Amino acid sequence: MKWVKLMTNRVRRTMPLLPISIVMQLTELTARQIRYYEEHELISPARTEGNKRMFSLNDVDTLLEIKDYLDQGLNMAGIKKIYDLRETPANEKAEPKNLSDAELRRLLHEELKHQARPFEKGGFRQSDLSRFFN
Amino acid sequence: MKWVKLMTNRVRRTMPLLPISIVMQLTELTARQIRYYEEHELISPARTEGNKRMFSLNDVDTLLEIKDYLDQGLNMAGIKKIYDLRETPANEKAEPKNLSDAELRRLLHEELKHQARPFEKGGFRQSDLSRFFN
DNA sequence: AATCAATGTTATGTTTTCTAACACAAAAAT
DNA sequence: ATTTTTGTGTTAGAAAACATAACATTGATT
Repeated sequence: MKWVKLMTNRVRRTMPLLPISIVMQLTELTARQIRYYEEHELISPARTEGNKRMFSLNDVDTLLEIKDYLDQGLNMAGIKKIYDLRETPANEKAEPKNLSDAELRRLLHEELKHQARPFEKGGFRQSDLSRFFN
Repeated sequence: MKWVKLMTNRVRRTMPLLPISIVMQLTELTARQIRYYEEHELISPARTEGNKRMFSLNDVDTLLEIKDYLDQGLNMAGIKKIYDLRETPANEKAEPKNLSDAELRRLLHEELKHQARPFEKGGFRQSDLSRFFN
């Protein structure tokens, strides 16, 4: 029975449970947007035998984050980079082989340009489904 | 922000999120069975605008319980009664107007007949989704 | 033997989702 | 100042998922 407790956390958040319609409601994104983000490999929802997307709670969290980053002026490339870095094991983080310095500088510059933003919309930081699911 | 914390528990378990296909996997019931149980008012899944059933985590829990009760030899009426009693506020529980004594005795008798059962199948008590979703 | 309860199966229609293409406004690059 | 690129909207056509309803089957009850 140990595996139950052990897997519980991972399972419950990675299990593909939600159809796109529900994810749309949960995130207030359009299907078009969600598919576009998948196209850019920001998420990788599972597929049914019939090829319908099925999303996990993790996917929803990620989508909320993406929304947030976009609000902050990041673009696909920037967000992707963030997730790439985040997933990179800390030990080989010192070896960014396939990204030129120029590229990196360019991305950072881009982000900074948008740093100065109007005023906060809601004052209410959205970006984690845990508001609903503990 | 208080409502967030306060509603969290109810929301996360009553929110209609899952299509029937997923519920089938989660419960190992057929669509036919699930619809049959709904027909007998053991569950009341929400509906989309287009009339598709959408289930909550609570619904899934209930279905797992139903499965368990059926295994134990109860029938629809018995299970229904159990849920009716469960939902009845304790104060008016002393007033079971619309059920005749004969009816009640009959139900209990039925349950008892099946009390002596072969041997436990899995030795692993199924009947709460919390194994997966805490 | 006849009935009933729970489930399987099949037929037919509707809703949801898919991909792909074209459109478009705003931002970025030239 | 144009031209390109980005992110998203919209539409069309096809396929998958789901709905209801009817009839079939099987094991238990009467």
